[in-house]
Amino acid sequence: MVDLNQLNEYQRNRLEKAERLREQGIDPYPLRTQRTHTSREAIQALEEAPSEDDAPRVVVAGRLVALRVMGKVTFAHIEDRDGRVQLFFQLNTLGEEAYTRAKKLLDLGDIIEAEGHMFRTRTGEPTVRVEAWRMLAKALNPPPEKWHGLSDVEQRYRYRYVDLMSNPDVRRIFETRSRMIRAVRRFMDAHGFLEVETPILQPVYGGAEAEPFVTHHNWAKRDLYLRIAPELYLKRLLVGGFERVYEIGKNFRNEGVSTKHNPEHTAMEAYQAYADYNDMMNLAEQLWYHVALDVHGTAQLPYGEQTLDFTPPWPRITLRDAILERTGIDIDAARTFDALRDAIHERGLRVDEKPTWGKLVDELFSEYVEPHLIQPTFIIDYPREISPLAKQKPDDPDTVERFELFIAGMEVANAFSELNDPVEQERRFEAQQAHRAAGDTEAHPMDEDFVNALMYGMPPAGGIGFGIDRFAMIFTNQKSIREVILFPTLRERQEHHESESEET
RNA sequence: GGCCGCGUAGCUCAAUUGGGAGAGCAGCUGACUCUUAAUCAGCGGGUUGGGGGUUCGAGUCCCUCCGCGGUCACCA
Repeated sequence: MVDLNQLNEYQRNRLEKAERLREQGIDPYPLRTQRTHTSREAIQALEEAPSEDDAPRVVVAGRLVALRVMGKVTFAHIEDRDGRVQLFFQLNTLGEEAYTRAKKLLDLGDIIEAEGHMFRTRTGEPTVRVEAWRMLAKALNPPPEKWHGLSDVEQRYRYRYVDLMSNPDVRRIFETRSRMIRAVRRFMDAHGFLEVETPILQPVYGGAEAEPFVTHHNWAKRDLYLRIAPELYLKRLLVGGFERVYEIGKNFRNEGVSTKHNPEHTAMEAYQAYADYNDMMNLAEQLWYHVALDVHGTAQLPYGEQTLDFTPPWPRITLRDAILERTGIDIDAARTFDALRDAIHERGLRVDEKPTWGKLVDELFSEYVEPHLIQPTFIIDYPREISPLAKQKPDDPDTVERFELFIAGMEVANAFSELNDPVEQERRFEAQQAHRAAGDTEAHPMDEDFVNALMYGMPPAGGIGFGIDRFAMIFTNQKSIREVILFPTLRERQEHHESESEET
């Protein structure tokens, strides 16, 4: 509800102008327009015209982004999806009424339509000589400053629509993100993968280590979880007989925010029957190599000070070797929690205390190896106890066939040879329950139905999940995940009057 | 959640050791028939994020709350 008393000077002025249009019998928000050309098409039509005398007649529409009133002639620019085109309003051409209406009632930010023949101004700029114009949507809020745009980061995220209208670079980021996702789909479709959709509302969450959001289903009178991963449903589809499936969608993890984390993030997960984690590495290399070529026309992408090279093959280093190289600690020679902790202390390394050997390995890796993994690198073979859904290596049951992909110091994919032994899977779930009982709130819950599915037989398979937002960061050279999410999670802004003395 | 920083007009930003809240853009009025960050003349516009305190006096110092950014913890 618009409270007329709360409007500021700008809003009152503009509302007043809308009312004056109505008084003249003109709807400031008409139902439709008959645009014939975008800005680029209008300019192109002029360039293709055999002579100025044959200049095309066009109807263009867009947001008024520049306005220069010079007495009996007025220049303006409108912006549409293709760019900008100049409009030329002239008293002699438009007549007193239409010209004055433009001069008095147009404001920056208004959406308008203009009709006329194209011509070139004295400076050679292709321009619409306006013979008729119409308001399509009167803007009541003024746009940001014309030269600097909107730069306050909070306002850019909170009022993304203003950010998008005033900062073309921001629009370009999201166009690139969209092209990237389309390229991913093309690649997967071309390789025989079926795109599917699985539940976001889940009675039992799983497929990752994270705390879920809880919601409530009134009809069923029960709580449901927002998924933290689609993994267990996608593997049920392998049981059902689909051999190659993938899903692109949101996961929800009840965590804090950072430059690399948003509580809802977009993932792409893919599962391939009769494949293993080596096939998934090949898939990852080919996928992103082709997406890079598709989106940017090159496999070399600038990222900060670095240039990331997506040309396959990418290095494949065992977790053990990676840690050994960076810290001098051989985790194979320190297979117990105490032995590993002692080795860490001996070398004077600083890592946070963790409850188990596996978590300690993970911590050691995150602290000393991960930040150095700039070029695309596969880290392979992880501890079984932190990988409850991956299959053991035949010669080493404490290690599983799992890899994570790192680019620019970020984890961007997680994959394994999928565990398909129902009895072993149940044991892994039970071990997770022990972790949960010991206070690990991110331990994987028991999923009896998933075990039941495996009991029908799931083909040996490779599976992989990609962090799409992080790839979007890489593809658009952004340091914060919020720059590649249209509406990142923010706190709700409180009205000051309400909660003055309630805070304690 | 911890630590550091920031919050001033619609937007972009100033304001000396604590001393009369300012500029540009935008807006309003007027001039101007080829401008393009148009130009020129004049005018208006503020809960300095909210609340409290110290002081003769607070945008500035202190406390507290809110929001945002960075960083740490966790993760794709």
